[in-house]
Amino acid sequence: MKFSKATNYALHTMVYLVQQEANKSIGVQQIAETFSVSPTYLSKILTKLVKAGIIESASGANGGYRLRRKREEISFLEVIHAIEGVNSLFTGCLNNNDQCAIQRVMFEAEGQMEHYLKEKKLIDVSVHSEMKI
Amino acid sequence: MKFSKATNYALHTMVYLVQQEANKSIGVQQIAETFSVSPTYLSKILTKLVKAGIIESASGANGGYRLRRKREEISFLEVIHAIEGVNSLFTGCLNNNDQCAIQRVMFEAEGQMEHYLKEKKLIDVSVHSEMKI
DNA sequence: GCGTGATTACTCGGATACAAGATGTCCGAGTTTGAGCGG
DNA sequence: CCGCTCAAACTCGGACATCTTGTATCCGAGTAATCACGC
Repeated sequence: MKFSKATNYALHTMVYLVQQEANKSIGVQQIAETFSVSPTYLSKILTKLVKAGIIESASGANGGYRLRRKREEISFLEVIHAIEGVNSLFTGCLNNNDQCAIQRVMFEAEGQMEHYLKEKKLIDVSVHSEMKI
Repeated sequence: MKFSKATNYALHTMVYLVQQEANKSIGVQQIAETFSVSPTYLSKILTKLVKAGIIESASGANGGYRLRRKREEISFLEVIHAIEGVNSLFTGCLNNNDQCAIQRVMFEAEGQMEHYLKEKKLIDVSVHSEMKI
C-alpha cells in the first residue's frame, strides 16, 4: 500500500502546469527535464490525465500539454484518481456478509483522506497561491 | 495503491480473536478454515502481528494465537501498520526541495485517514461491542 | 500409580515458486508548424 | 507574393523488457500436551 511514483510524477507535473502561463502548451521533454524523469514514461502518465479530462494535448510542432480547466478548480484528488483509479483501496470481504463491518470502517477511513484531498487544490501549493490573497 | 489482501486477512483474524473467550488460544487451522484462506500464508501474516506485540503465539499441542493486550485497546491502525509497515504512503520528492509542498499535503491527507483508524477499535465492529453500552 | 518415552498437534522460519503490477524503453504512425523553393 | 512541398518537432499508442512486491506453497525444526507402556 503505497502511492506509485506515477502519482508523484503526475502531481509535480500538474503543479508545474498550473504555474505556467494560461493556454500555453508545454512539451513533455521540458517537463521531463525539469524533474529528471524519462520523457516516454512521463508521456504515458500524462495520457491518463488527458483521458481524465484534466489536461489536453496538442500534437505537432510547438505542441504539448496544457490545462483543460480553470487552474483554481483542480484538486489533488482528481489527479490521484486519474492515475490510481477510483476504486476503493480496500477490496473484498472474507465473510460472505455483504454488510461487512470491517469494510465499512475502511471505506470511511478512505473517505476521510479523500475529503481532504478533494478540498486541497493544486494552486494551494503553487507559487501563484499568493494571488488568492 | 491498494491495501493488500494480507491486511484484509489480518483485520478479519483480529476481529475474530477479539470475539473469542479471553486467554484462549486459537489454532491457525481453525482461523484459516473460518475465512477459507491458506493456513500457511495466514501464519506468516500472524507472525507479523506477533512481532508487533498485538497477539502472542503458543507452540505445541493446543497451541495457537491469542490477544496479548486488552481487547478494547486494539485499534485498526495498529493492525494495518503491523502488516503494511509504518512508512508513509507517499515517498520521495522530485524537486530537491526538502520542504516539498506536495509531500506535505500528502502527509496531511494520510494523517486524516490514520487519525480515524487510530480511534476506531476492533471491538467497535465485533459482536461484543454491545457490551460497551 | 508413576515416571519415561513415543506420538501427536501445533507453531516457526527459511527457501522457493508464481503472478501481477509498476516502471521504463523502443519504435512506427500521425499531426502541426514553419521554412524553403518555384512559379 | 503566393502556394506547394518537405523537413522538423511534436504527441500517440502498442509492444516489449525488467524489477519489485504480493501471494502462496513446501518442508524441516522445535515445542508442548497427551497417551502408552513398563516398572
